[in-house]
Amino acid sequence: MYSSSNICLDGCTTEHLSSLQPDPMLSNLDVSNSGVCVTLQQDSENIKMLQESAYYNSSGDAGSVCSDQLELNPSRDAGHLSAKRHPSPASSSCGLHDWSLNSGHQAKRARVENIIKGMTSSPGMHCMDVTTNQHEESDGMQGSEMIQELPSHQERSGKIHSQVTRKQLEGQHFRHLRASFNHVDGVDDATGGNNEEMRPTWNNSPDTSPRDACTDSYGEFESSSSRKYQGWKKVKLMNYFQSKPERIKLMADVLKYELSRAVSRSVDAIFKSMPLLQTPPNIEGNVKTDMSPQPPVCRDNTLRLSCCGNAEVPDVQTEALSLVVQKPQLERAEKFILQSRSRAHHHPKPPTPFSYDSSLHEEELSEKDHNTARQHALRCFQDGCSEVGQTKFEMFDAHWNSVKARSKVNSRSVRSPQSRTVSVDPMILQGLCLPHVKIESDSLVKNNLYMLNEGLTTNHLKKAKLMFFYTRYPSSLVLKMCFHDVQFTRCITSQLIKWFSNFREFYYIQMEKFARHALIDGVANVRGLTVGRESELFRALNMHYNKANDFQVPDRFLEVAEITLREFYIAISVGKDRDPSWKKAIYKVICKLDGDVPAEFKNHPSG
DNA sequence: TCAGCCCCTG
DNA sequence: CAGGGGCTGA
Repeated sequence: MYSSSNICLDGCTTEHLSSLQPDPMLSNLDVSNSGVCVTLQQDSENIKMLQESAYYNSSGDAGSVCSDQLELNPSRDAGHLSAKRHPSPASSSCGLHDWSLNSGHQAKRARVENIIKGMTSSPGMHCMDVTTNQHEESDGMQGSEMIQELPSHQERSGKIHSQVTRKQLEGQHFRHLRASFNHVDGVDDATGGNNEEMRPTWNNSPDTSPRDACTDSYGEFESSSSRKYQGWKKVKLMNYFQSKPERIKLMADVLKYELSRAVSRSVDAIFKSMPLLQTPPNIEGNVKTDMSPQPPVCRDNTLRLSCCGNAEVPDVQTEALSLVVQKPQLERAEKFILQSRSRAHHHPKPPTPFSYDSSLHEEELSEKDHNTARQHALRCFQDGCSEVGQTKFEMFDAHWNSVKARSKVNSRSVRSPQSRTVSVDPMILQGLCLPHVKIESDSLVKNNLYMLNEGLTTNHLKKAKLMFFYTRYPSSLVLKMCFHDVQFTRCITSQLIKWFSNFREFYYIQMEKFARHALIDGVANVRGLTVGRESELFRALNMHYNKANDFQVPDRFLEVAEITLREFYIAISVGKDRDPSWKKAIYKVICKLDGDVPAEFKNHPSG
């Protein structure tokens, strides 16, 4: 819900929040630098929203402001420069009405505006275009927030690094980033409150902040806070960044490298966490070590990261997420789990009849979005998202890979070994039928969830469809026999039953449709109604249940279809369809026509 | 009471 | 295809 603010305010300290306070100076901001200051023009509502979200977020852990959020959206609600702002509990705790501090913020803001502008004009800063759909109302404010947030760190880093020469700075970029990456977990751990002291530890160390790394380059310009030099500094800073695109590029390269490493580690961690790929005693240990950041951190991270990359993701994220009610938390958590399996067992798809044509496409799309989002996250980091460190990138990656997994509906052409040994992942179960169950981040739970994460896949669905050619009303026993590779729970059973219910629905709809067509077409005799393999009705059914047409539909099904069609025809022709429950009689007839499912369905796993 | 089913909706 | 509401029979 506050994912947007989780991103943009990530790391926004209470001090930064205080900068949201009424600031008459805002209206006097130098707007001569085209389009920079407009982001500061917010309506009071946006400000309020952001304050609130900042408040909620800051109570969790502090993160960094992501430049992603600094959308330079020039036209939003201009004319609200002097918008009134409502103090929030958080902001009040950090000197909300400290006007002198505000002046300082205003001055800093003005400086950073130019910095940001310089950065946006450099290649690879596309994240400046980030606009999240759900945050459009406040992203302008986020930009402002960004602008306000940066200077304080900038100031620190400037002081810290003012003695470092430029050459050293250049050389230290990589080291800084690396150190900060390695430091991030600790940062997350340490940030749980609103206090400045609880902020990421890079505040205390000049060498552990990516932001520092990003800002120390111009930290030398920050040695003086005197506003009379602001104009000069603005120009100089802009020139600095604009004349040093190679620095940006360097940072980008470094970050790319680090991101790759983070991804690799993430994969390793996932593998380690897979219960069946390791000896039992190691499971929990590995999980605790690699997979279970503190619950709140974990949740926040995923949220934040998804927000970071949210701009170009909505297509995926807004995709119909069936069975999941609490999208933000549950879905992501599920994805994270799914992703682990997805990665670990992402076998190349054999030309199995059980594969869906659309799967690859979806995967490619997701991959695209993923890459784009990752780039955004990367740039966000580059822009100073210091807290978006390794862990978060892992989560981010996990999130996105799990989006892929999700988009494939757990489809795996080849079932992984553990699929038979264990049951349904409670994550899936939660997705299936327990959407309101809160997911615990406890590693053991997670692990168990993972272990059980072998629910129904697209291959199961495919198999069920083929089974429909034999039985329209399979009993639970038959289902259990045919899906013996799934641990049956009430949810799984219900799911399978629901599938067959849906199959029947489609089946009967087709029957009714064709029966009515036959009547309209003037078919006088029910004997004239036949269902052959060339018939349109059969093609429609076959397309639905046997899309790949790689399954030899039994003749018996044709017979049943023909009987059904005739039943509908007769019922409609005699006007039984006026009775609301006229189909029930037909259902009763068809129900008795079920045949045995071939042994192959019972012997082979669904995958 | 609950599983199972149908129907409707998205 | 899923979710949910309503109905029904055990």
